[in-house]
Amino acid sequence: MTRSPADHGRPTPRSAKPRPLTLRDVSEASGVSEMTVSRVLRNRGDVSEGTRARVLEAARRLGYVPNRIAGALASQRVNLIAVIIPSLSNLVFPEVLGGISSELEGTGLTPVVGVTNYSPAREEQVLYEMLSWRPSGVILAGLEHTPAARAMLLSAGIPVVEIMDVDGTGVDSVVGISHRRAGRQMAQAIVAAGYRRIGFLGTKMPEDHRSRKRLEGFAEGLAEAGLQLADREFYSGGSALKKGREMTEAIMARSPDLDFLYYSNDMIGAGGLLWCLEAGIDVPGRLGLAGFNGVDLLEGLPRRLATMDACRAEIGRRAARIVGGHETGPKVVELTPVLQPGDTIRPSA
Amino acid sequence: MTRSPADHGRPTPRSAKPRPLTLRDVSEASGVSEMTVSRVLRNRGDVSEGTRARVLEAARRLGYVPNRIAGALASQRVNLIAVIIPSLSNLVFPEVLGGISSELEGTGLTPVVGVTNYSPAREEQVLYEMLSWRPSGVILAGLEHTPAARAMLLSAGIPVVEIMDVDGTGVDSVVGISHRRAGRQMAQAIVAAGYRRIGFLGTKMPEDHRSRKRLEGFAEGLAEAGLQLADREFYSGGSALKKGREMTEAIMARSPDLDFLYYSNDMIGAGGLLWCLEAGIDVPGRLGLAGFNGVDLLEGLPRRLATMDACRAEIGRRAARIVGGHETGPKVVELTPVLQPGDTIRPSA
DNA sequence: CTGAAAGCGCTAACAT
DNA sequence: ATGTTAGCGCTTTCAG
Repeated sequence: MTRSPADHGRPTPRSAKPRPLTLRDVSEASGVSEMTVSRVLRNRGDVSEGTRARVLEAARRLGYVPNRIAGALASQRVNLIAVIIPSLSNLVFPEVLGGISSELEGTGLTPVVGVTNYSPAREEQVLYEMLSWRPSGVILAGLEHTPAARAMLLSAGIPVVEIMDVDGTGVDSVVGISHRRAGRQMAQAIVAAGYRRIGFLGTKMPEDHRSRKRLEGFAEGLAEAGLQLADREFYSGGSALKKGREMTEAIMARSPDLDFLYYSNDMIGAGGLLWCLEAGIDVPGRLGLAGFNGVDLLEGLPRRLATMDACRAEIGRRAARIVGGHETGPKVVELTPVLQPGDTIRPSA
Repeated sequence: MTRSPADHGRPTPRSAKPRPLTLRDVSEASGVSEMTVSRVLRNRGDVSEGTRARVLEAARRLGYVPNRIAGALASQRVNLIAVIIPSLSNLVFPEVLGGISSELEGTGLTPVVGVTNYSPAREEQVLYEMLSWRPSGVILAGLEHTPAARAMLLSAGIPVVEIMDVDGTGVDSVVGISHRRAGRQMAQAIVAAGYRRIGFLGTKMPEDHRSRKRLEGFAEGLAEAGLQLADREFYSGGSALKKGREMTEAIMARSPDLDFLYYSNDMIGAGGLLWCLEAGIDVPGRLGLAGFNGVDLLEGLPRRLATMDACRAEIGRRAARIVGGHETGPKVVELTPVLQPGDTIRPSA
């Protein structure tokens, strides 16, 4: 690429942009046909040690990086798994990703991540983008999607695994937990421990269906015992730990007779716990607390917050196994979260 | 695709795998040539309103999703930016990603993320994978790479932006802060506040060069005042908050006369802070504390840990701007982290 | 404003 | 064990 006179005023070009190398270059440099070079580079078919060595040497020397775009087009095969999640700052999703990656390791499949920020429209858009690269599978969070997104998933002709949640109807395979059941189970444990005036603190995100389902299940669990939520408080945005403090202070100021607070996630629960301890509130005697997720962070708190493990890494692993084509089992895999009472629920009466 | 007799024994196929639709299908359905359909779908060139409408209608009705693999091969253009980072569970990197995404929004470029787990070999491998998709730019963390990785970056013929760290020599553009300077600055602030017996607590990760550089700068800063580190403690893996507690307890048991603890990140610093408060230690009178990063989490703690903002989102935004081809400025952009004294350094004497 | 032809860089399928 | 041929589905280029 020669520089035109117009180039004069411009800053130095980022780099001389040489035409990227092709198989042909390696072929010429090694004196082996393109086809055989291709075979060597992909470890496919029988190639004699001699030619293999010559080809690899030439490829290395030239710094050849194969063009997968061409390869994928020719072979009609793409080693990519689209993974679509609501957020990366939630800590939960990186853990799921970890599970997916570890399981995909060595299968030749590579996860590619897209983030929706809990917006269904954005999810649709991200899905469209990713499908346009013709991945060999899709893993996405939740069962709620726009009609167009569902349609795309149905007609994509590839394995689809919806994760995190089993309360609803999936497109293809589903791996997750029942958040409704988790909420109910927590309610039962709380009631069994003798708490009666119970408040809920959570996010104000209409699109966080899992949090919503937990709350619904929780309310059902209370209803079974003839109880109902005594008060509730919602937030959005900001430092979750700080919000947890503020909300806890607010709800306790408004309803001082509450004897239990159920948080929609561990982070705000941790904030609430810190506030209670500072305020000199007897936890779990005077006031019980519980969160959800079972995040690592909890281990470092002054007291262990009661929580429920969401099986994050395991969900990722199972989903990866299914999308990779192994695992011929049922279409719906329901994992069972375990209640971790910690130190913030008093022992059952 | 008809089912062969061999299909009998297999579980129901995941889905009837229809040949994905092509431009030709849309062309036939709309009675418009492939070429014009292509133009409509890409908003390129002039197309009459009538044909445009007919094409869009047909595409929508069929559920056509373009094949970017073919498109990219034909146009020699890929709208992808490779982003390579060490970890997703660090909280720091999702924030950088946020900056990158927000800046790329609307430019037609899409970030694609690869994770190295702080392994140079893995980084090389991920880079190779990503370059094989011929992205139009690369953003990657740090200045330290394997020789092969450097070579690939140099010959890729695309913009390369190395982020987070400016202490060293980059391949192309660099956006970050000087961790060495950050460490030194913190040391100076601590010394100015009158602390003299200073300990360091950090990760045991040989490949975390930024943490290492901070420590080096910190030691230099102390040396300028005729001081040196009185003790140090390292960890790896596990819940950072908990590790912070444990390490703090350990180092204070071993060196009870320490009057300041410098942590390599806020998370372990927060753990240390919680431990100190519980242990009834006067912070910052008897013992001062400081971390690094300026994470959101700190806002919810009982006391605000002293820290230094690492300019994470800004780094992401600047890097994205450069890799996108805007910003013709200098090759190295050094951002300036700001010391946030919080409540854990006593006022300077 | 619309269409026809050529080919992007690679691999499947078939020779040899 | 190695080479040849014919596309993959799209976009570029040039012609109407």
